[in-house]
Amino acid sequence: MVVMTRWLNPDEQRTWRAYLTASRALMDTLDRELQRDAGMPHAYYEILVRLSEAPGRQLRMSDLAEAAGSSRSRLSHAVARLEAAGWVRREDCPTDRRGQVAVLTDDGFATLAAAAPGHVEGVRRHLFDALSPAQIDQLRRISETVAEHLTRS
Amino acid sequence: MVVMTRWLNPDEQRTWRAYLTASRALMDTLDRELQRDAGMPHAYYEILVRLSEAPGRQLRMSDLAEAAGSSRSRLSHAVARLEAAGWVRREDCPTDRRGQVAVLTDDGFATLAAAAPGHVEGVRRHLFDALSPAQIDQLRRISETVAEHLTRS
DNA sequence: CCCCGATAGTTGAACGCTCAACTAAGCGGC
DNA sequence: GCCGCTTAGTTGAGCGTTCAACTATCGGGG
Repeated sequence: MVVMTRWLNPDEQRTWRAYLTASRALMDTLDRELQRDAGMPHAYYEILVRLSEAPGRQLRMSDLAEAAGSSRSRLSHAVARLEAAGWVRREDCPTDRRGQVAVLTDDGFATLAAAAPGHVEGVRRHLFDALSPAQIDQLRRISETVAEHLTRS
Repeated sequence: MVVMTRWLNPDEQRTWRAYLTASRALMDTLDRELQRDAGMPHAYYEILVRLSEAPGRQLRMSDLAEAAGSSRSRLSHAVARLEAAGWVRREDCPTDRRGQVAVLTDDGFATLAAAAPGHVEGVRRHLFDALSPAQIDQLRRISETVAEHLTRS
């Protein structure tokens, strides 16, 4: 039997297009600012943030990948770059000989601390300054719902 | 004078993280599905969609870049690929000798028509099925506001 | 104790995007 | 009619991501 496509109705269509436009423009802008001001793409910034928040400023590669919403491969390449920049150091995991631990260096922490104010300001200016408190709450609920939904399917 | 960073409050922090997680996971998923089922990334799909909706299924490169939310350079590279795949054809613009017109080929249209149902189904399953009608409306307003805000700054 | 499937992580190639530099052509003022 | 600024579009290098293939280790069942 032929399953009919459940096409988007006009409301959904408009929402989807607006979402695509906005999220692409937002991330492009933030990425460009971060690249210009801190010399790193947003994905790398996020890796440094997650490491900085972890106990001992270190995480197993897999946990870091999970935290940063990254594939293992992507993280592996990224950490290689961050290591070359002197911002991250790799160590053998003491409890699992397969494992590697990524450690944020002092240099990495300092770089992150220097980049953070500008980036946060960008997030505020480009996103939160445009939204009412109610909309911020709506966006949080929507995002949490979608994220939850995606991991379940 | 030192300008104090306007850090994110806990609500904003949570919203921002949820948004990052959800939008990354959503786009990654749709991109992977489209690559698997139609052999093209989402950015290329969108270019074909815009062309298919234009009168004569053709657009000036600049207009296409604008419509697809792409830089000129990105579009130039993308159209080169789409042309190699036989989905798009370049023609000289009759009214501006600097100009190029991207034309969707019949092959491109057929490919798009074959890819669309699966992709729309994905958008519905991964996004709209998780949201209430009210949330869809909220997401539209938020997205339109942010997009508007970004183009003004 | 030894398989064997699962898990941890890396690697290289192919591909897409960004950035800056470039060519070519339009256009306004003198 | 020509100069200079702007606009249209392309190009190549460098970087980040993806995908599949690979090595190494873990850990449970026989």
